[in-house]
Amino acid sequence: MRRNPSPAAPAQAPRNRPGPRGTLSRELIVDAALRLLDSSGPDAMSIRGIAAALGVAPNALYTYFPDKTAVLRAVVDRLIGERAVAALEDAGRPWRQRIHDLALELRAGLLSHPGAASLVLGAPMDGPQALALGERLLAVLIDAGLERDDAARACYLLIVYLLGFVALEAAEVDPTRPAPAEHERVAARRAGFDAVSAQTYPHTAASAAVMARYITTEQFTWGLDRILDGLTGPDRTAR
Amino acid sequence: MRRNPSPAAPAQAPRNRPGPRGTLSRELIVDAALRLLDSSGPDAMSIRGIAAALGVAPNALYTYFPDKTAVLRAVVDRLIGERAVAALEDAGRPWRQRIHDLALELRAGLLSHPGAASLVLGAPMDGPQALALGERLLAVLIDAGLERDDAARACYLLIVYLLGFVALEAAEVDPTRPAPAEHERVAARRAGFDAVSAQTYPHTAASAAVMARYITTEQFTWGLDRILDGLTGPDRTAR
DNA sequence: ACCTGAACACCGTTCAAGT
DNA sequence: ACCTGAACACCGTTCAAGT
Repeated sequence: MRRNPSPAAPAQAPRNRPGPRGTLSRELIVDAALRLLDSSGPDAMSIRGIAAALGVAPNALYTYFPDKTAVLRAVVDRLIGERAVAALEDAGRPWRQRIHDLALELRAGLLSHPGAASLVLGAPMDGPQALALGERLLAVLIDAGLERDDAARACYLLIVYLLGFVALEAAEVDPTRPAPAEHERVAARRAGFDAVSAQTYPHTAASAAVMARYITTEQFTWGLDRILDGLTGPDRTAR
Repeated sequence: MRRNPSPAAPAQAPRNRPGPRGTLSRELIVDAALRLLDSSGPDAMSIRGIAAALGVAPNALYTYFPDKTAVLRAVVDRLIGERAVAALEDAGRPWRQRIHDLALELRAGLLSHPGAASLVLGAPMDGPQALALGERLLAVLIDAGLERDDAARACYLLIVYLLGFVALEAAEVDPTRPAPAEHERVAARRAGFDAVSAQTYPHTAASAAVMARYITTEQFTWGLDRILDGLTGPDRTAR
């Protein structure tokens, strides 16, 4: 432990975060958790591990979070807000494209932390970043001409699809090691589907080539387009 | 180290099992895990907990499963196969209705084990029951007139939606206690959305009533119908 | 092959205490 | 209010050994 540089006396600002030994904050804790997640996988994101990374006793975290699930939920909310929201801002472009951009950006952001993808569906989407995402997506859908109630329902439909897709996709990668290229993951899946019995699962065997490509951008956007078609009818605004 | 003397009574008599001391099997282990899950939540589904419930040493399970994640994956596959598949069999009915039945049945089955819902998206859908489900869903979609490749893509789209929806829905219930009625869960959500600031989230605040109902059968089937519309055009095949 | 006892290297959380 | 040391009640997994 080094000596305290004693920052210029706050004197009047008690609303800041000047704890007696203000070395910690919710932000710092989430930062450390995320670093641990990326370097060593979700199991490393333990209270004790985070505390050790911060050079602090494990129970110090309980000043900022009531329990471990609260830490995890803060990590998830950070992940949701990390990208994605900016993609919706460019209001000059067609709404379909804005939703595509959002979806692709959010997927890329979540897949860059594959260890956390299963956490995203494990807690309600009620963090501040999740709310902000919903708000903006809702605005785009209303822009697109949907009635308010339908827009709200469509918003959830899209979120469920997007997060569900990413969770299932991320379940296939080892969060501990650098992500393999798409074609490698597809090849691994292909080998798996080629091994299923054509007798007991004839349709599955016949579609092995397509199923191997379930975890691709192609499948992701195909599904997204079918959903958008279902919401507004086949694409009449572009293409 | 002291331990709690638990009066757990291992009451089972599978005498017909092969093996020198055939008191155990993969099936029995999954059974015990599921009982523990329902009675005490996902955290109770530990190797040591399952072993104790079976009246066996913890490491005995490693004869049947290589590690804990393998046990969890077997539990998930059991859950997927537990219901759902029968619903697709009645080939006399319109395909839309058969898919509806499947979806509702699968959702009901998974929600009856809320503690496991987040596990379902956490591992690839490659168990035998998952394969069987995919095979039959694929058959229905081909029946519906979709071309083979589109049917395979649609199959995944539907699975992702269905599992994603259930996972997010189940994240809102405490797996330890009996599930509250739908209107109670909606009321709790309603209170949450009423608390969001109408200044910072105007659309969200305006749609609070709809968003409170995200976790209902109504929203689930609405989303399902929009997806089916996107796959085949608005319902013209209801015959 | 199947199962046990013992041990290793961890967990989350609580409590009392110090500042 | 913020943080620590120590402890409690757990974990998953491995190893050597017994049957």
